Amino acid sequence: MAAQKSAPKSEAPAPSSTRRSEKSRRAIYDAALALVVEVGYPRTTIEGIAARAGVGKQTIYRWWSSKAEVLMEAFLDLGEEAAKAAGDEPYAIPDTGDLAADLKGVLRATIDQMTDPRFDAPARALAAEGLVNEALSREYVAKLLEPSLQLYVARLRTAQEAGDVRPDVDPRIALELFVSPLAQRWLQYTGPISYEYTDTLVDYALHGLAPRAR
Amino acid sequence: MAAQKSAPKSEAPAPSSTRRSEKSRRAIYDAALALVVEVGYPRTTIEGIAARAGVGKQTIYRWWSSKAEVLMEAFLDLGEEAAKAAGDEPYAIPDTGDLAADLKGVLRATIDQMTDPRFDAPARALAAEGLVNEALSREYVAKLLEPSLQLYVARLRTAQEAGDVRPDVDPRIALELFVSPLAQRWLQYTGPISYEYTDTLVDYALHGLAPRAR
Amino acid sequence: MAAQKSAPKSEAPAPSSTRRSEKSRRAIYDAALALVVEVGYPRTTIEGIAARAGVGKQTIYRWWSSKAEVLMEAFLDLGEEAAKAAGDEPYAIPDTGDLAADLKGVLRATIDQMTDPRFDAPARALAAEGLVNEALSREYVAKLLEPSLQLYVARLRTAQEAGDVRPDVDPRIALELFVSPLAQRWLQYTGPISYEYTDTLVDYALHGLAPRAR
Amino acid sequence: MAAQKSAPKSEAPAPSSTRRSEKSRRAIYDAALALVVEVGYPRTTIEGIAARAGVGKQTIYRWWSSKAEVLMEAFLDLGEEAAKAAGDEPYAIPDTGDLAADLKGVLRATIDQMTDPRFDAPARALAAEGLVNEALSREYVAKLLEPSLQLYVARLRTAQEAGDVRPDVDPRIALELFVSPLAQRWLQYTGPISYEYTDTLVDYALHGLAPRAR
DNA sequence: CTCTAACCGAGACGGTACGTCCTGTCTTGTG
DNA sequence: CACAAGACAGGACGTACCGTCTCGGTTAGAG
Repeated sequence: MAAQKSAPKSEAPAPSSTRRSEKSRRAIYDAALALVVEVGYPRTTIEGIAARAGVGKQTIYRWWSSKAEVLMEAFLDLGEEAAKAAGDEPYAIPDTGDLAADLKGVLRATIDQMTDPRFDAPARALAAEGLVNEALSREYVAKLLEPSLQLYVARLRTAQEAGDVRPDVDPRIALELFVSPLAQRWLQYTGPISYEYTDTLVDYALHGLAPRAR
Repeated sequence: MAAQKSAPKSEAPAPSSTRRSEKSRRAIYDAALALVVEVGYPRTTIEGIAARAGVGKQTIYRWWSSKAEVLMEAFLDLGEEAAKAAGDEPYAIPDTGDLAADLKGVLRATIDQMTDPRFDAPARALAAEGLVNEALSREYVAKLLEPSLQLYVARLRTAQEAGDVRPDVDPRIALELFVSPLAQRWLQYTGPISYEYTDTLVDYALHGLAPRAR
Repeated sequence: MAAQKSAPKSEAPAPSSTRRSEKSRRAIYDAALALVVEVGYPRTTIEGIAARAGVGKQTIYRWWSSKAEVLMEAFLDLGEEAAKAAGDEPYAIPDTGDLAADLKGVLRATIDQMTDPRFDAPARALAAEGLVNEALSREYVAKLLEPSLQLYVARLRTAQEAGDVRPDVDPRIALELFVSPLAQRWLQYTGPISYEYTDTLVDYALHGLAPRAR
Repeated sequence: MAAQKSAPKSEAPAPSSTRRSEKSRRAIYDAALALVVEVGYPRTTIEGIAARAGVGKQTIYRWWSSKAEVLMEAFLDLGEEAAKAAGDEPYAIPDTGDLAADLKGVLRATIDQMTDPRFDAPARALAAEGLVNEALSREYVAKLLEPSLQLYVARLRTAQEAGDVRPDVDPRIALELFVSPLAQRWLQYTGPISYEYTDTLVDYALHGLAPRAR
């Protein structure tokens, strides 16, 4: 027999197939998200997901390598579904010409999202797993976090062109001044979260802590 | 209203005793910290800690309620020991009169600490557990994080008195402008960490993103 | 009252399955019997059986509810295997026409068996457990003891037909006159066991303690 | 090195002392007996006895080597107390001249005793432990069983003198013909126990199974 | 329009760790 | 110095999941 049968083979998770059951995939996503919300991430088990989804354990292990992977895909899928439902539009930060107001508005919307357990529970779970699993974290950042942050980058660049932000400022760093504090308060319970708080962050970030020169 | 005498205190872990074995406690701390560094938090088990410490499992369960609690106390103790060894002094941020330089210095030292696996591994583990366990997180924040942050508060207040920070700025929020971004990059691998990066954070925070008025 | 169709049967052990591993079952039997012989019943643990059999603990708990149950089935199986090997025949007490001789012969063989640790150890263990666990004891009696005793019943009935035993005697009680004393000496160490002793029992039982009328 | 300090020393259980607390000893007996009746022998633990007796565990370990030893002494003590209360008399089998009647009466009384859980539970427990622990069993037999059996020996000897039992019969063996069957039915649940049953045993034993010669 | 390989639900399997219970030893303070 | 109290190292308990492995039964898509 000549050359080896099939070339690519890739040791990646998927045995690749068109015969994959769409119904099972959806049931697994739903079960995983529901369990994380209902019983919490540590008590969410692969066996539990399989049972709730009415699926064999092997069907999970065939397509994913860990419960974190399952949850990640389920959460990504959730986001896509939500975007599809919302009509796809708000894939950008509004630009009314008033940078401060635009940023405050987006941050307020972010707070609202953090309050919804359907978002909060899986997002925290993935973040928690990521703290201790760098590979997963990088996937999380690349697929979920960074795309959102790039919206801020875009808006800040526009602001630079408009002269509202100093041209020497690196937007990718700049956005962290107001995004990271909110993220930390949210994830680590380091302080209360409110519209007033995020408004203040934007003001401090834009105008600085030091007094303006006379 | 008269002052209440003494709070009933925590109901939980300690059966209270002077007969507690100091030797075992230390062995447990050492084992827990070593295991987290060597095999990672998820593979650190109570059974493993007990075995490594040469201790019965019950001795752990008698005094703590979870591996996270053990690690928390071990990590706190580690900090105290380190402080004791260091001679207790550097419990404040230096004040050379140059606020920017002082902050940059402390942040650089923080980066160095984040690089040390003996600090990084348990700190991440506790943060990860906290993401998903609010009570633990609040303890973590109260005992470990907030005290450190208060050092920044103190330094910023001094700066306000010196006229280097606007008087209407809330220092507790202000410090987040440069501390939270670093924390997020560290914990979530959202970007590279370097002295240059933290220096930039301080500059942006102090002077703001917006151009200075003429 | 009409006859009920079929009893609901035992509710307990088996999740019922054809997928059960025959290899594991045998390994568990072997391990249980070996451990009881080697280290004694109280020091035989389910954990030990599992380890020795190269089996997960759950595989034992899935099919049995206690180490006594395991040992019971292992011991029953041992008997069946032995019977299979022996060619099935000696499922009856010999009938040479001489009742006394036949009984003495069987009792001597019983003594030999009691001397073999492979029989003695598990049999004692089951008896001991049964003393304190009526349900188990009844199972032990029904499956192991009573079938053996019925062989005596059969032989005594034949003897009654031959006129060697009074017709008004209840064979089920009669057999106890010589079987129970041996059992008690064996199990409780209440006296020495010898061929002479069992011969004497048979003689006393057949002819009585009282002097024969002239 | 001079001569060893104290001579006798005996590795036996008791450190020997007059300072021993009588109150504790009684409380331990009471607790042990009560627990065996209430929760059964296997669930009776030394810790449980100590707690119920209001006694430190060490006080038990100081004077006994196992829960079986404790129970043995407690049970012996129970017998002595009962005898003391009953006025000490019935330390012999009655002799009315009618051997059969006397034996039947004693066996009926024995049945009554076996029915009382305060006797049944500890007696079974000790028997069970003895099956698997020869040393304990020998102690049990020597201190509890054999003394009772010797009463039968005495009565049978009297009967031999009176011509009611053949002179060549060994009374120690003879008594087993009716005592052991009852014991086995009691301990192993091999059959129902009734006055009629024991009466039958006595008749069979005295007159034999074989037909009387013509 | 079969045939057959992959996926599917189900769940037994060898394992690991859990958190609890008890053992027998030890230590601490009281009477 | 016996005692109550109870911490300690150790080890078994019975349970819950892990990730792997059959076992039929569907269910395509290649022949």
